[in-house]
Amino acid sequence: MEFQDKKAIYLQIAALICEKILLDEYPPAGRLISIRELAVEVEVNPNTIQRTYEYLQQQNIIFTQRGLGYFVSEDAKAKIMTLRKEQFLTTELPQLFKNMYLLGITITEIEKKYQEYIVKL
Amino acid sequence: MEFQDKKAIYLQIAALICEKILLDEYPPAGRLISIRELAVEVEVNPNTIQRTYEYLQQQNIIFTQRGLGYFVSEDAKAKIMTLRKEQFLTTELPQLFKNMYLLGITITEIEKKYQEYIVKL
Amino acid sequence: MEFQDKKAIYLQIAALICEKILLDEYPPAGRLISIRELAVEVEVNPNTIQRTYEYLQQQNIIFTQRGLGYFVSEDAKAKIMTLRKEQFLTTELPQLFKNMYLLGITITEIEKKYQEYIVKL
Amino acid sequence: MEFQDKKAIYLQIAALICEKILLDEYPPAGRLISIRELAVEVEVNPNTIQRTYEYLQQQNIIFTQRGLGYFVSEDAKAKIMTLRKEQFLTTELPQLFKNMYLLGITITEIEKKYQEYIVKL
DNA sequence: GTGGTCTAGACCACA
DNA sequence: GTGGTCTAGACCACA
Repeated sequence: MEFQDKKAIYLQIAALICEKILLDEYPPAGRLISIRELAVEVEVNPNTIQRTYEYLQQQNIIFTQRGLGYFVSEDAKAKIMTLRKEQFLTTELPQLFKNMYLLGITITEIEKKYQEYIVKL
Repeated sequence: MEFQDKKAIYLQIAALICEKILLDEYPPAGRLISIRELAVEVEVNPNTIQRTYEYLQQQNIIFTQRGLGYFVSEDAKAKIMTLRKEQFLTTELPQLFKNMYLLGITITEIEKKYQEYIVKL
Repeated sequence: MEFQDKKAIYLQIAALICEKILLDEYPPAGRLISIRELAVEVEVNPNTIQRTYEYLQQQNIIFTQRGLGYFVSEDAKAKIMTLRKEQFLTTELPQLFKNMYLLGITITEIEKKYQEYIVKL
Repeated sequence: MEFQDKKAIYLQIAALICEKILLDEYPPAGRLISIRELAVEVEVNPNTIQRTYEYLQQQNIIFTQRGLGYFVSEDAKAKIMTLRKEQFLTTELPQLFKNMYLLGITITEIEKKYQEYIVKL
């Protein structure tokens, strides 16, 4: 798998997992693929996956069971949405507005592009 | 001056300068404050400012004249807007749409917040 | 290692690396020796090597992979040759011709010397 | 007047003067335009011209007469040609050959371009 | 281990 | 005065 250069790989992988949880691909209480398997799959050092799982666990999005592996928390979706919404409101939105203002982009243009985006899904 | 922890200081300073250029506070062909002076002003090491200026020069936003200092390029605003627009279209907008979709935020809500944002300016 | 005084050391090292790439000593996708190791080898400060690598990366001749090191780009040779050719045509050749004219040197003399140069390789 | 960024301005001006001497525009024993006048003409700080004249004087290409100004030496042309030839043979030519070799440029191509160059003069 | 950033301080050429 | 380069050394995130 290809990763961006600018963001830490372990965080990029964490984001991918969160997205799958939000899209119900990983159901609550479901078991996550093992660190080694995932490491092979995305072609990354197992240490990096270890770090991803640790990071998600720290946020109570996933949890460990000794000898069994990592599992999705019951309230994982809620947790992720809360975190994302906060991130969205405090940093992304202000940044968006500043750029719209400076670059002279109207809300109508954004809406149009959004319709196109929705259709493609 | 206080800086965020996540982004390199030299890049944060570069962003500040770009914003001032966009807002016409630094006119084309205008001389930038010297490396040493700016270093004192924002309380960082001169090397850090040096790096900021080098970075902006590399993007043809500013240029140097031997022994005289750094100056704003004639087409600095255009350069910055082009770079920003590209960044906006390729990374911010897709990210925005993904979040709107996953978090269930409507364009109407965005618009409302934008009106509030505009009023405050 | 000994360096000339007139050109910045970090640029001299960059030129050396480019030459090795052109001569296939550093194959595409090959890993470059680490900053610290090269610093020891050529007896300069690691910061200077850092600068060399940054400079080459900025020209897309090499690229970085987090935590792993620097690698030669796939099209590194093409990139270097393009840059050199441009430099050659716009500055070296006119300079050569001006000198031939002013110093009264003929193309035949140049050719003779070139033959000698080729033989020595 | 416009100057390149990479080479010191005082040296660029020195080169221009040498060229004029070689082309007999400044005859031996002829008086050079005064520092202040030349400074105005090429839009440069008088200190810079001062440095140019000092540099040329140091190489016995020009000389001063108190209260009268700077004058072209009798053997200025010979001096310049000797210096240039040395520079040409020791640094330019090897550089040229290296580039011809690495970029795959033949002596025939050089010759062709030289004919074009000569015609334009 | 790897690179990235920053400070502190020095010396230089140049205008 | 101006910027450009370099050393020395530190701390950090990351794989």
